[in-house]
Amino acid sequence: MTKAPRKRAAPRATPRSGSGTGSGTGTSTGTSPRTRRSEASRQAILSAAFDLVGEVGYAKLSIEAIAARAGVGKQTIYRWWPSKGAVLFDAFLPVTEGPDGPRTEGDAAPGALPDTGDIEADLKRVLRKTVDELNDPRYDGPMRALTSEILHDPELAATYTERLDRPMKELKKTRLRAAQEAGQLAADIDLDAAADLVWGPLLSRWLLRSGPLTHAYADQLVHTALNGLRP
Amino acid sequence: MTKAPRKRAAPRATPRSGSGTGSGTGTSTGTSPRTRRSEASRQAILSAAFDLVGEVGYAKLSIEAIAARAGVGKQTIYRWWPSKGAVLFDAFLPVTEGPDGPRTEGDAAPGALPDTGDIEADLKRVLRKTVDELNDPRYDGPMRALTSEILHDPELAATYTERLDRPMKELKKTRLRAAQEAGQLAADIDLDAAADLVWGPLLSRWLLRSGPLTHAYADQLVHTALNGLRP
Amino acid sequence: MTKAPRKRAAPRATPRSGSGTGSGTGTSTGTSPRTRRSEASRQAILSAAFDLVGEVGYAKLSIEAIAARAGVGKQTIYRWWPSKGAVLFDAFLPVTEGPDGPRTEGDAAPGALPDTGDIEADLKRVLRKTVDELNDPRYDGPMRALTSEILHDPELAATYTERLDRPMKELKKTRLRAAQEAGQLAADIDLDAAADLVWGPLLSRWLLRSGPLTHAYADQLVHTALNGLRP
Amino acid sequence: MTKAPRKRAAPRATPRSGSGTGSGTGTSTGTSPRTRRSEASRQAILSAAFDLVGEVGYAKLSIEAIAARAGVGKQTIYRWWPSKGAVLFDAFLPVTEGPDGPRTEGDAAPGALPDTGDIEADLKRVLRKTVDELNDPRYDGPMRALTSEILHDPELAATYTERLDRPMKELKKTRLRAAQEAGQLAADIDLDAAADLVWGPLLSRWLLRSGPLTHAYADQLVHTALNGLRP
DNA sequence: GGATAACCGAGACGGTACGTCTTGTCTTAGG
DNA sequence: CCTAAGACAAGACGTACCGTCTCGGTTATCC
Repeated sequence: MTKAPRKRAAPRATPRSGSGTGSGTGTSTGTSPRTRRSEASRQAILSAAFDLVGEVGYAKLSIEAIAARAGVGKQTIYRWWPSKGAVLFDAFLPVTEGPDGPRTEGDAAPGALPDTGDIEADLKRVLRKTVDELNDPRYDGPMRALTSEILHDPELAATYTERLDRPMKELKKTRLRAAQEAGQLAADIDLDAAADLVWGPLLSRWLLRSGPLTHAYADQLVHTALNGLRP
Repeated sequence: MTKAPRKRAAPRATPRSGSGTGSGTGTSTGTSPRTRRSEASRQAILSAAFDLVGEVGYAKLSIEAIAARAGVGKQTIYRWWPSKGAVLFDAFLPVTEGPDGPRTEGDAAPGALPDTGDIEADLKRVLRKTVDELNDPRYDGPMRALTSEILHDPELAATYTERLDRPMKELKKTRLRAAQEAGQLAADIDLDAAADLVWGPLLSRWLLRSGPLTHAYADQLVHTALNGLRP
Repeated sequence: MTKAPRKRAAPRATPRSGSGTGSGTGTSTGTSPRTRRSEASRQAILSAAFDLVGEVGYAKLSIEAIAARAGVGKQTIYRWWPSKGAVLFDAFLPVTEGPDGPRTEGDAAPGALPDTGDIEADLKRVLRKTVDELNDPRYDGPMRALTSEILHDPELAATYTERLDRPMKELKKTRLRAAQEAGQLAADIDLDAAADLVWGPLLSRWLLRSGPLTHAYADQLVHTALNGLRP
Repeated sequence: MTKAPRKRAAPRATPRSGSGTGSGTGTSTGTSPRTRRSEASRQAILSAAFDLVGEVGYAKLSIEAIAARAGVGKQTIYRWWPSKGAVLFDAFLPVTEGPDGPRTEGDAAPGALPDTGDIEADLKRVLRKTVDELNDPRYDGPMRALTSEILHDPELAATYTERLDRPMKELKKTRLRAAQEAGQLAADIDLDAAADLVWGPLLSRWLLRSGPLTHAYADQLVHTALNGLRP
């Protein structure tokens, strides 16, 4: 009868924060005691999860399969992650923000969106890139899996928003603010709404497959968003 | 031993048809008196599925539970629907287009969107209504469930697009076209992109919970979409 | 919901007894209404049942499979037979008593066991023949199937005893009686027990596979039974 | 809710061993103390199986019911036994050879058949006892169930022969040999055939219900077997 | 010769059980 | 005390059959 759910947000642990319980031994020999979590196992799990979700899809992804593929006991997964979605989420991090920074939804660097001074051109460039990524099965599968989990798990959604979506949006808003300051965008618009206006339709179309995701569509979207629907 | 997946697409009536088809929604074309499918069972299954998905969520929804709740053998479900998602889809039809026509995503009648002559006011009214619906747990739960299934099942996505999304979009485009002809919208804009521009951001925000869904947001969205981002 | 069991002994139907339900009309015109049972279906069912039990064994034999193989509706089976065992039983009759009389357990003709005047030789001959039959997969499978059913169904057991076992035993006793009258057997022995003594061990060994069924064993059995265990 | 029997029961076998082996009955070969099989579950399953087969009969006995009654997951049964018959077989062992030795088919002790010096009297006594047991519904049901399974499963039959039938037969032969040495039986008879001659007819009659199982019949059988059919 | 009634094939129905799979917890050994 | 391994209770999966219950569609007597 599946006892207590024991919810936890996507956990971190590992050396970087010393979050865990493991101070224990105390007889500090000069070397930090750190946690006893096995980084090798963690990596193996994350990588197995990421591979598997691409191979069999999210629905057929099982914790058992991840454990088996990673050569790890199931408990080692349950010990550190509260849900399949949380594992997946962590598995995606190296992909999206990886060792070399954020990488998804259309920018090339850990840093800012491109700024050539021409906001329309820049947005088109970024959206085209996003379109390409969303059309790439290598990203499409896992991303759908993550999105699916987010759909059902508000807590995970919050983490996602905080950890991935908000930083991304900040980058977008930074570029839009620059355009605004350059007089290319109206001074009174809300940048949040503006970013939504540009990326929202793309995301919807991708998720629901309500139409083809093409460069032409990206261009059209940018154009229409910039100029508005009025004459 | 659950062997091969045995995929099949299209057809109509008769057992094991494509995903969203089993119902026929009463559009009796005078067709052959085929099939002795029990309408009572069909209704019971659909209604049980709809209720349950609201109670326990999609992930915990089981065919067994639907069958039990509906007082029906499991086989009667498997006989007529290929997947949980297909059942759910049919279960939603009565809600969204029901006996008295489409009902979701912001219009009051089987018919058109409101047209007072003021496109901005009308769109705001419609989007506010949509916002209310998406905030209503009565719709939020099942809709997320369906969306989740659509996310992973391109075939179901196609059915959804065809049966629900496209008709809805036609209504939206009809209203926009009227506005266009009244000179309230630019003559050269693509109505598809226009509709996406207005509803896409709302949908994204709802799905990913990337921000609060309020009337204010609806108003802002409409305003920004109409006037564009440029000065 | 498995309603009422509605027990019936192995049915016969067809003109001879008018066993079925068909009396109905009651306006007896003097002429018997008879049944309208399809003899073709009956034969097809019996033959399908016999074939199938040999192919898949008794445990995996299903009424549905019989009906499908026979090209017959399930109801046609349920209408005329109360159980799988009953079908099987009828299916065996043509084999064992067939159009040309009883045939099992070691006699060559509808009639009597061989009588050359030498009871020991005759019994050995008959038992060797029985051994051959029991070793023949063509008989072994179906016979085990029938026996299994008899094991669990006292009513079927009674029918079996009455219809197959008793006639057979009469033949055996007839031969033994002849030997008794010829002075080859003691005058005071009970012929029933005598028949059991000879055939019982063979049957047990066959059913439980407690040892090899060979001609040598048959010979030994006859010899020991005739001479007894005492010095 | 089998809480905390954290006993360390003597280890047993490994998963999915041969049919009748799960018990091991302590014939430890010095092998590694492998497997952490739960002895409590094993006992609960065996006892539930034995009870249920007596209550509902073999045909209606289901693994699910056994699991439910035993408070055990189905997999725990499938993990350790290959078939319903194998479970039943193990369930019978405690009855027939139990903690205090073999007990079935007519002897009172783990040890030998009674030996008063009078072989006829002793055999009659033993057979009468067997008759009583076979007439006792407490044994009749389960035994028929086991026999039925043996009928169809040669492998189980082999196990049965090896584990139950052969030891029993040895006891019988031991008593017969004693009689032979005492000059009460002929020196040249085969003891195997002799044992078959005495017990075989009884077994046949019981299985096929071809006649009443009475003390008189037991006596008659012994008498006829001893003295033979000849004058 | 038309009515009528039982039989027939077909197969949907509410169910039970199957044997497999996965979940999340718990136990055992080893480092 | 973490780990790999894996047994365990629980229960859903999708399939196979059960025995019952309509459906139309033949027959095949009866009036």
